[in-house]
Order: sequence, then C-alpha cells, then structure tokens
Amino acid sequence: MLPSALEASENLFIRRWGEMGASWGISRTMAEIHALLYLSSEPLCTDDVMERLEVSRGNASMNLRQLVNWGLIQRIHRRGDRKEYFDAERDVWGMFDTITRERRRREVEPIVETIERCQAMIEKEKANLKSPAKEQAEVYLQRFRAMLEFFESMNSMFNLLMRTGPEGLKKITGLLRKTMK
Amino acid sequence: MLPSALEASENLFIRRWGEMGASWGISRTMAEIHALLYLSSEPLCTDDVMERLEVSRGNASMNLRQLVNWGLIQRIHRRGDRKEYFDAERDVWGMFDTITRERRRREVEPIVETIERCQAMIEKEKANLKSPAKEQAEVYLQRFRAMLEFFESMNSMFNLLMRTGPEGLKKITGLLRKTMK
DNA sequence: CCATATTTTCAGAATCTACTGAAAGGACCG
DNA sequence: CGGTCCTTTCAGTAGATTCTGAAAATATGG
Repeated sequence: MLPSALEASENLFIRRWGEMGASWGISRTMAEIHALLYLSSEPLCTDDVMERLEVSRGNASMNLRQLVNWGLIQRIHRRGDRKEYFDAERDVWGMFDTITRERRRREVEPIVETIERCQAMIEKEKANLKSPAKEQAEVYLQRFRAMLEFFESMNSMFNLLMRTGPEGLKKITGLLRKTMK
Repeated sequence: MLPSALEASENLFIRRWGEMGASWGISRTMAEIHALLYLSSEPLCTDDVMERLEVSRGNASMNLRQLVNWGLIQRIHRRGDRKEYFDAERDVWGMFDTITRERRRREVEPIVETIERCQAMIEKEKANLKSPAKEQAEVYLQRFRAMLEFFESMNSMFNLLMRTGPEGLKKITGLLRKTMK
C-alpha cells in the first residue's frame, strides 16, 4: 500500500470531507466517495470504492450514480475493459459552481417560488381586509419582500461570480478593499 | 384566527422554510420555529410555538435553545410575566451573516484545519519518499493546496461582504458588471 | 444466443436522528 | 419556606435515513 503519510492524510481528508458533507445534508458515504475520487490520481471502479471505503456494492453504486447526477464525477469507459470507472472534477472552482448550481435549483428556487406565491396570495386579499388584519398583511408583505430581495441579490452575485471565475473573485476582493476600506 | 390568506401564506412559508432547513442539515422543526418567529409581529412564548406547530414542550424548548445559541433568536423577559418570550432577528442580511458565521465556525474551519494537517504530514515525509511515492505526494499536495486556496478566497470574500453589508453586495455586482462584461 | 462480467435495484436490517412526555429543576412571589 | 409557574432534561420510542446483499437487469464478447 501507500507510504504511511500519504495513506494517513488520505484517510484523514476522506473522513473529514464525509463529516462536512453530512452536516450539509449530503450523505456521509457520498461525500467520502467524492473525496476519494478527488484525491485519486486515476479513475476508480466500483470495486475500488467498495474496498477502500468498506461499503457494499449497492451502496457504492447508488452513491456513485448520485455523484454523476450532481455532475461532480464522470463515468469513464476503457477499451477492452467491461468495468466502468469514475473520475472526479478536479477544478475546485468548477466543483463549487456545480454544487451551488444544483443546490440552488433544488433548494433555493422552491423557497423563492413559495415566497412569491405567499406574496401573491396576500396581495389578492389585501383590498378586502379590515383594520387589524390589513396591518398584519403589510407586515407579512414587508417580511416576504425583504427575504426575496436577499435571495435575488445573492443570486445575481453568484451568477456574476460564476461567469467571471476565480479571477473574478480576486478582482472583487481587490476592488472592495479599495472602495470600501 | 387570522384571515385565510394570511394564515395560508404563513403555513406555506413555514412549511417550505422547514423543508429547506432540513435539506441544509438543520432540523425541520428548528427551521419551522425560526420561520414562525421571523413572520410573527410580536415575540412568542414556548406555548405559542407548541400550539402553532404541534410539537411537544421538550422539542420546542430544545429547538428554541438551539436557535438562541445560533444567535438567530433572542430571549425576551417581560415585567410581571414569568414566561419567556422569543423574538427573531428580522434583518435578513444579519440573519445570513449569523448563519454563515456559525456554519463556517462549525463546518468549514474543521475541514480547513484538516487539510492543513494533511499538507503538513506529507511535507514532513516528502524528503524520504522514493520515485513513485514522491510523485504521488506532489499530486496530493497540489490537490490540497487547490482546495485550501478556494476556501481562503471564499472566506475573504465573505468577510468583506459582511463588513460592507448589503450595499456592498450591490456595489460588487455593479463593479463586476462594469469591469468584466 | 449463450456464457460471463458488470451494474442496478430493492426489501429488509441496521443505524441514526428527532420527538414525546413525564419528572426534575429553577425562579419568583406572598 | 411552600406553592405556583415555567423551563429543562432525558430515557424511551417513533420515524427517517442509510446500508446490505442477493436477485434481477443489462451489457459484452465469442
């Protein structure tokens, strides 16, 4: 096997990455597989993953598929080999892009849509409301609007960031430091 | 009770906020309580929360405490009333600041620290390694460095963002649009 | 097509997380 | 103090999630 320092650091990183994933709502194993593939110099097959992380075939298969769906890893076919291999995106920036894009789609968009629906419901009723309820309605509208504005700002910032890439980030911090400090 | 549109939108928002929380590693109930308090015009007590969300006293108590620990809600004492009330931060930007700060502390810092440890372990051994392992070590170092750089960039960006507030965000997007597009 | 290699699926088991309710622990007041 | 009101704790349980392993499906090559 690998010399101890390499092996040890690999283990350490995989374990922590798994824990972090877990606390961000990604299954521990899925995150561990991702870490393993991120570090690995060459693509790995299902059996490699099973052996390395001591998980069942089914588990490995499911999680690998999910990672492919997320777009964080790729299937690789090799001539003269029936096995499928998997290879991770190694550009951290791209990884982050993929993850935020996916999470936005799955988790942010639904809440934005819901808030818009809430606003619409209240707007529609507002005219019919009498004194104590009318004020209440205004409060709700204000809260919803604030929330929505926040999501919109974040959204446009991420979009810009992604379009400009890591250099964009550097430029941003530079500009900010100059203009704000 | 509240007129239907208000009540319905409140329910809708609370439910969705709970779901979103759940998929971000925050317990559904904790997120629901947070949503309830965010919308509420006045502070609520434990019994209000229990009744409104149909949860047990213990559950309400635990989650309220956690929200206080996170810094997302505040305990409020009222003269001549033994009950404790709770009131949410209403500034969405402040909320976001609180949340990212907390999550960074709990989940990002440990992984950064781990990566640094991994780097150190390999650096220390590198000199003793022979040909195939030596190259492997370089690969690992490179991967770790890339990861770390990313976290550092994100970190400094968030710090700046937080220091400059929501106007900072606007300014950023403005600047970016100009300089990049 | 058959034989073989590989992947996927999924019912049931194991594990983890969140919740309840009751008991214990304050705090406050007369 | 003793009584009342309220909060916290926590053992047990309910519920959700993840994992296993074997069977079914799919792919490949002769």
